[in-house]
Amino acid sequence: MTGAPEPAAALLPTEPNGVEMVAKFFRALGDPARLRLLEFLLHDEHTVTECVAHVGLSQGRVSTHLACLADCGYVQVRRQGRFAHYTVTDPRVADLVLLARSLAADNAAALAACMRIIPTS
Amino acid sequence: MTGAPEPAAALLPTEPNGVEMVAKFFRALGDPARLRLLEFLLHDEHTVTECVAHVGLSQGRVSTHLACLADCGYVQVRRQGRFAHYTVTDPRVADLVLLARSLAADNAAALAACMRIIPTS
DNA sequence: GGGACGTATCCGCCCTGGCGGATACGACGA
DNA sequence: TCGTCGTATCCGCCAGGGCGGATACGTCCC
Repeated sequence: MTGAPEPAAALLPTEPNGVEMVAKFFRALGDPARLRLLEFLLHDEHTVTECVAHVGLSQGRVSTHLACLADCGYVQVRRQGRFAHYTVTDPRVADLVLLARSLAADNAAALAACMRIIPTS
Repeated sequence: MTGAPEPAAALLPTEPNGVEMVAKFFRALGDPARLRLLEFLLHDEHTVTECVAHVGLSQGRVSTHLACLADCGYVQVRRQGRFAHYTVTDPRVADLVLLARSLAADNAAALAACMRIIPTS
């Protein structure tokens, strides 16, 4: 497959390599906890502790989830003293979620019946 | 579904329950193989065998992935004799992928560095 | 009718990654 | 300066789920 000297590509997400990056990107939203957090931050800015209260997970877990969302570019952090405020700033994130909701809603039945990807909890 | 009154709610993915459904929906695209298949079918209609040739996986695996994508409403099947032709018909699917690519591209560096979700091998 | 072909499903194997609890690290307030 | 609070990271534990290979099922050609 790699017979060529590999020019300067491998950066464009359209590239074969990009597929794996985009998949990783989607996977970040493939977890109920992270998605719940993202939607929570979609409305307002919140600290880690507030997020812990919102979803019912351990502080450590929530912190990791938030860091993950930040790494993927879904949310931004604003450090203030010993607090960390997370928010969604890119409007495209909301678009993505809305579009997904729209599609998911139209296939709710089949989606719920799909056993090939874990029976929703 | 259950014959109950079922007002008008329970359909909106905004509901707490909806979150898990949407997460499941996203998770379907969180696998490189499935995402590659989806993008392949985004352009044209293809049979399972053609898909097997495109991604390098076993026939059984590809068949399962396609069934999964179909269950989630991303692709449709057209049975013709002993062949199964898969395609993407809903234009929103392309929108979703493009939007994700756009966001992923803008965070390529951070995304690639994110170790909290598997280093895309 | 029999064999070849195209799909779908099943079955272990094994690694990804989510979870809680413990712990480390700063930043405040007394 | 010390104790407390808010975050981040580390560590086993365990189940979700992707993989290939075998196998079952249905269709088409000879």
